[in-house]
Amino acid sequence: MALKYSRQREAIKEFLCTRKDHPTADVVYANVSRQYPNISLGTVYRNLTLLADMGEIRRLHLGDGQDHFDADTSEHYHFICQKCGRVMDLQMESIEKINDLAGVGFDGQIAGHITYFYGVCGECSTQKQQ
Amino acid sequence: MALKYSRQREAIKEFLCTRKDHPTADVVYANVSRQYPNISLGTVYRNLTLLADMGEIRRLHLGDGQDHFDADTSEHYHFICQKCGRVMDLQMESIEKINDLAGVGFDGQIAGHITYFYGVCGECSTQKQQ
DNA sequence: TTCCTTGCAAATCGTTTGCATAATG
DNA sequence: CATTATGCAAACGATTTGCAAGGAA
Repeated sequence: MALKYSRQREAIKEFLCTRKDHPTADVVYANVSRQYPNISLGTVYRNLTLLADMGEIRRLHLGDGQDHFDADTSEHYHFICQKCGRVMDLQMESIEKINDLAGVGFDGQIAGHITYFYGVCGECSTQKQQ
Repeated sequence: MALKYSRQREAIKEFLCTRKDHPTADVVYANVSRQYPNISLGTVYRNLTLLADMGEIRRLHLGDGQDHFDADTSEHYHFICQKCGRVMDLQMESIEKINDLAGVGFDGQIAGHITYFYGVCGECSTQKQQ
């Protein structure tokens, strides 16, 4: 169960840190493949899962069928553009208090929430529709 | 493109209306199978998708790998118990205003949000741990 | 040398789809 | 009769896993 160093895991983590667009596993694979042409998709998945379990990265279930990964583990929210599919970070004040609102009259413990916002991003909304 | 009646679709919708625990497709299948032993899983999926597209039911992506379905299409929030996996409704005041908070300083249009809460449900938290 | 990690391929799991047949309008 | 819906099985896409070989401690 002790963790051993692996250059592949290192490269995956490093790649994720360079990106703020929350790539999917296959995007990670495509990019890390340039540095390690023999790396396998299985290894990418294994390490993404490992890193997420260790809390070094965050795994996002956005409901689009693929998981997205984010090297930024600080508390923040995401926005998904319904036109281009882009996933972007939001800088917004904390909405932690919605946990309390959810707890009112609820017979159980609210530990947290998952929230993401959707709509049309700035770039897409200034585009002429084709 | 015109919709024709189907007893299977009717049964699926009716079954969903009797449940407030947000069943998955295979649970729907297992139950409707009792009434229509020959119904196929494909038909269940097709009709769940159809009903969701028509807005008669709601499809929930909760990040647990399976989609859940809810006949209650009114605006409300869900709670997922991290111990037993149960999905329950929350009666809480609207938190629509988080859309505005998200929009502050954001260069795009926030159309809405998806939020669900997690924690330990009342039943699980009063249970002695095994 | 121990045991974690890899690459590869096969397996899983949830969901979708093609097709010939059955049911609806 | 025209067309939609069904059952069945095969296809799919994302992710996981078994295994023998490679690499780190």
